[in-house]
Amino acid sequence: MLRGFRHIRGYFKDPQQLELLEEIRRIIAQAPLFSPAMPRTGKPFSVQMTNAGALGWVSDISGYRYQDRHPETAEPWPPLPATLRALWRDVADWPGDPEACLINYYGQGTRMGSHVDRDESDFSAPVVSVSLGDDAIFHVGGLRRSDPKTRIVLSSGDVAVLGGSARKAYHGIDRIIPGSSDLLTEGGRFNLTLRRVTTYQNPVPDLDRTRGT
DNA sequence: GAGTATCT
DNA sequence: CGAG
Repeated sequence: MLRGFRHIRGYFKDPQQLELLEEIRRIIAQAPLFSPAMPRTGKPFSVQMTNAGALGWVSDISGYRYQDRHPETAEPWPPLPATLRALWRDVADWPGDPEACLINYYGQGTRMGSHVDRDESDFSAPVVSVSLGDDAIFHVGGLRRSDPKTRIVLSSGDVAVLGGSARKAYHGIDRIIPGSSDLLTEGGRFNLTLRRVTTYQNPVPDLDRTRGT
């Protein structure tokens, strides 16, 4: 595994997990889960997804991309919850704000093949992930798909950060462990990933302040 | 700029 | 589960 990967067990305690879950329910009520499909083949993903924030990641037969509207309702994505902005400020170690929160729902038997998050323009910002619900077997490898992988269990309330060289590492979800959490009445797992999509310009130094009269 | 986050 |  590459440097820059960080797993923070139990970052969110039970009450905060319930708050986050309520936020997710509200988001889904506004921006329903949809089934993405593979570019070119149109083969559906097993997970369902939606987004919050200025931009959302979508995939269909014409490709992967970020866009500012839900692909089915054509409505803007709901705002990114304050709790998640606070998480980003706490763990991202990066000056700008996140622009996207991809919400993936993993039902029983669903998975996510090994891939790299590479649809963003700015790779200096990390990807910050939150797990809610059933445990998941997560893998992280290296820059090449064939590089050796490390596997860990991601549990409800855990945060994972893919930063530095791990930002471009292959990763994925092998499987969900049914019944390992009772947070979700319907079972399964939500994963939230916070991303910076566009490049961030460092603020112009405020000479009046830094010069200090 | 597409595209191996699919699948076997 | 790794490889492609």
